[in-house]
Amino acid sequence: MPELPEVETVRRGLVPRLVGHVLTRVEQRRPDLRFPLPEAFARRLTGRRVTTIGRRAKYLLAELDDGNVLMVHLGMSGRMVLEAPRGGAGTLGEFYHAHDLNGAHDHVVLTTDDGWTVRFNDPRRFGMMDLVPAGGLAAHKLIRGLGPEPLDPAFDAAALERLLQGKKTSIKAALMDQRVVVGIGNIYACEALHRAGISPRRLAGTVRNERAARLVAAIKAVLNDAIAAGGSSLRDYRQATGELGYFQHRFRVYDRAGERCPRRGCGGTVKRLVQGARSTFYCPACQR
DNA sequence: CTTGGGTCCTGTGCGC
DNA sequence: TGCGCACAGGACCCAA
Repeated sequence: MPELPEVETVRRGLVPRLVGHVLTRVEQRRPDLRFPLPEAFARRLTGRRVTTIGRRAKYLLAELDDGNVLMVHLGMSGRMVLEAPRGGAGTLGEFYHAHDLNGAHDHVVLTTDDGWTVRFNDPRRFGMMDLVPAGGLAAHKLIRGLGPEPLDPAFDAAALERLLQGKKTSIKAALMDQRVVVGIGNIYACEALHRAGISPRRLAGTVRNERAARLVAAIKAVLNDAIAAGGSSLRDYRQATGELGYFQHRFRVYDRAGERCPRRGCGGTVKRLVQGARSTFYCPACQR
């Protein structure tokens, strides 16, 4: 799925088209995504003005003028796709083709007062949407219990060390645990660990001192680099504008099993291993 | 409490 | 070409 850099890129793409605009038409094409959509979902959204679009972890949070927040999670395959008003600018079929989309998976389609549409397309349907009062967000089942934002200055070596203290699981699994730190998924966990020179199998609780400092720096660097590149486009992911991110070309280890380790002077070979049913890519020679 | 495994769903790419 | 299987960017839920 979209990890933090992809969700943040989507957020930035949606802001100019949605913030300040009224949702004049809301089409809900199925009763549920990963979870059932809330009662009267489309009716409660229709006529509302979007005031801000924020992000917490991998959740997009669109605040509305009635005090509610539209929560969106993209799951593994979810996309938010912007489409300009049609003015003889081609057929819908051509639009789908150009965006490598299948309209069969457009589950929610929003139209704004200036004629733009945003379609939530999600073949695997691991994504979710909910509508919650702004004041109740912190207590929301899926928000409550989330760890710190990795790009927050408060997330530093001391904070990470504290979060990992006593953890018996692998550092790779801990980084992907949203209760420890949010926004990091399989790709960026692998990439951050490589940059930090830490083995994905290392016990989380043993990441301390200099290692914790290196890991925090690596996490922030890789996430910032990926955001600057518009995220990583593998199969499904695109920016809301339809553009492809290009950070996938900068992966140092992810999906590069058998290739030479890119670290200067290392000379090792990238290996794949399976942890918790997820592929991990790392260099056994320079990650300890 | 923590930890690991199964699970939801569809699409794609690979080996045969 | 076709078929079956492994695997895919997430994270909830439950058993141990």
